[in-house]
Amino acid sequence: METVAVIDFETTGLSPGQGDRATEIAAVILKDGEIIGRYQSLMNTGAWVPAFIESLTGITNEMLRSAPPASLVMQEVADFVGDYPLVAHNASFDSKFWDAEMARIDRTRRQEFVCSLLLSRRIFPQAPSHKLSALIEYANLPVAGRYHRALADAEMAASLLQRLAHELREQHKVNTVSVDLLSRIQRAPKSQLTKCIAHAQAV
DNA sequence: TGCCAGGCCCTCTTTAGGGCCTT
Repeated sequence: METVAVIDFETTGLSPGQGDRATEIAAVILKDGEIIGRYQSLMNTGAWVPAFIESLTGITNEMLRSAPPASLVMQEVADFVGDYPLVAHNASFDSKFWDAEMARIDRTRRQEFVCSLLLSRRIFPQAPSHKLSALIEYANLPVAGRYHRALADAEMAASLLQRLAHELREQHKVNTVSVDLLSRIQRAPKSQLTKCIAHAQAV
């Protein structure tokens, strides 16, 4: 698989369209099955963190007061990931925040997002749940740290992606797992996984 | 101090509703 950047946001809520902002970002660079780079930072947007979110993530308003400004952090993380394809667990969530925070610093995403949640639903349809923590347990992958902290979640999403690629190679006899193939699989109707893989292999 | 969204997918569906996921 090509080199990718697996990212994870912690935020004040679910929707940037409703005023929610990022509180923490992490990105890990995954190359040839190894994490070769890590970026992690809290970020101060001035937005208030509700008590429920403080409890969920452990990221408090107090912690964010001394965090670097979001504009600086987003510049750094954008430079860190470059043009590598981005991967996130439930990418529809992280892509919204990525695009919203990038727009605030007048930068535009050029690469696509791959979603490990959608891929898991295709490749591990039998898993009891497709939330990140359940998939880590289901696949016997190491817990990298506290759930709902950006770097731990990004590292676990990266190991899950590796496991999904392994499953494609071993169970579905895929010779080369590419970002393009993953992109096709996550968009394919659930019932047509085998057909989708066969078609991609034949091209 | 603390409200909230939206895409995917299944089914008791398709002129809809609701659970799953993300914080």
